Amino acid sequence: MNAINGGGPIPAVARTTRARWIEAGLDALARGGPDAVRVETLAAELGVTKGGFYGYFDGRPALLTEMLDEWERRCTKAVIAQADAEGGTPADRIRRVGQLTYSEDFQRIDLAIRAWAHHDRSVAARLHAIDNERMDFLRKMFGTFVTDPDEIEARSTLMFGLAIGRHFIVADHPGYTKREAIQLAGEFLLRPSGTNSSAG
Amino acid sequence: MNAINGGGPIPAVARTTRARWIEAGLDALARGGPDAVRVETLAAELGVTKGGFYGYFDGRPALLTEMLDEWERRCTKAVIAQADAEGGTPADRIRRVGQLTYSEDFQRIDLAIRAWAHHDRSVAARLHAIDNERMDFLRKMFGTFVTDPDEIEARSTLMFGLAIGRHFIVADHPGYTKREAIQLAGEFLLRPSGTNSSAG
DNA sequence: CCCGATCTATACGGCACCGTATATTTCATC
DNA sequence: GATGAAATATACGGTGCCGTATAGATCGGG
Repeated sequence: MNAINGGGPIPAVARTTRARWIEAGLDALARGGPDAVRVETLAAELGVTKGGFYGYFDGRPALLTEMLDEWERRCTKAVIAQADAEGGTPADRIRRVGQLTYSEDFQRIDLAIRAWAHHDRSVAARLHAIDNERMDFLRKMFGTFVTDPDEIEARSTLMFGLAIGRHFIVADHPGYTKREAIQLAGEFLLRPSGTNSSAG
Repeated sequence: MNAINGGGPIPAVARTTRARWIEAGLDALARGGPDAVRVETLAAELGVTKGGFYGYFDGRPALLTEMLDEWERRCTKAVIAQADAEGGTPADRIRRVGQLTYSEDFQRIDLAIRAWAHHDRSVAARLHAIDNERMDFLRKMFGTFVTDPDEIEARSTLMFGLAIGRHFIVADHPGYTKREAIQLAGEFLLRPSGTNSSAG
C-alpha cells in the first residue's frame, strides 16, 4: 500500500517523514507538474492523512520551496560529480552529461521544473543558476577542441537544446530509433572543427 | 474590461462566442498550462458567467479538446504556408521557420501544449503528428545541401531541439545576447558540410 | 407589442483541496 | 506500566471549481 518505502511496515514513529513528503512531492511533480502536488493526495500516497504534514511544513507553498531546495541540492551535487569525474576525453565527458548523468527519474523532475519555470519567476531564477553551471561545463569541454568562441557558444547551446529538446520532441525518426537520432545529433556536435561528413 | 475582442461593446447576442471561449482557453493555456484553463475563470475574463458555456461545450474536457483542434488547425495552416512560401534558399526557409514563423503568442501555446503532452497521451498523439510534419520539412530543406542521411537527421534533430530548447533554457550566454547565441547555433547547423570554423 | 429562440445570470449540490483544531495512537524513557 | 513527546487520525469551516437547473434578458420576426 506504500509506494515510497517499498511496502514495508511503516515504523510507528517515523522521525524523518519530512524527507518522504518531499520525495513524494517530487514524484508527483515529475508525473503531473506542480499542480499535481496536493497535500492530501501525497498523504494518501504515503498511506497517512495530512495530519502530520503541517507539523513539518508551513503549508503547501513551503513544501514546493523545499522540493526545489532538494532538487537544487541534487543538481549541484551532480554537477560537482561531473566536474570531478575526469575520466575520458572531453567528448566522452559531454556524452556522459548528455545521456547518462541523470537517472530517468531525475530527468523527469528536471523537465517538470523546467516547464514550471515557464510560468513562475522564482522557479525560473533557481533554474537559471543551475543552467548556467551546466552551460559553463559544456563551454569548457568544447573549448578543448574548438577554438572559435562563437562556435563554442553555438555547439554548447545546441548540445543543451538537444538534451532538453529530446524529451519534448515527439517526432519519429524514420529509419532510425529515437536513441540513434539523438546519438547522431550529439556526435555531429562533437566532431572536430572542419570535419567533413563521413559518418561510420 | 475585455481583452479578447479589444474592449469594444459586446454585442447583446453574440452568436459565435464559441470561438471566444476557445480563444480565452488558449490564452489561459499559454499563461498557466492546462490547469489554468478553468471554466469559471475564463468566464470572468470574458466578462460573463459560465451560464452560456455549457450550451457550447459538453464540459471542460470538451473545451480542452476543441482548443487542441483549433491549435492543430493553425499549425497545419502554418505548415502549409511555410511549404508554399518558396522564397529564398533552403537555409533562409529554415531560418524563417525557426525564428519568425510563429508569433510569440503562438509559440507560447505551442510550448504549453508540448509540456502538457508530457503527461497526457492523447495530447502527445496530436503533437506527434504535427512534429512529424515539421521534422519532414527540416529534412527536406537540409537534404538540399547535405548528402549524408545521418547528417540530415542529425542537423534536423538539432534544429528542432534548438527551436524548442531555446524557450526552456534559461542560461546566460556571457558575451552574447540570447538572440545572438541562438543565431550562432542556427547558423552552425546551416553551414555546408565540411566547412571550417570561420564565422563572421 | 408579443413569441419563440438564444444567450446569460443566478442558485444549487457536489467534490477536492486547504489549513486549523483537537483527539488519539505510538514509542522512548523512567 | 505510567508519562510525555512526537506522529497521526479525525473533524471542521472555507474556497474554488464543476456541472445542472431554472429564471431572466435580449433579439428577429410576426
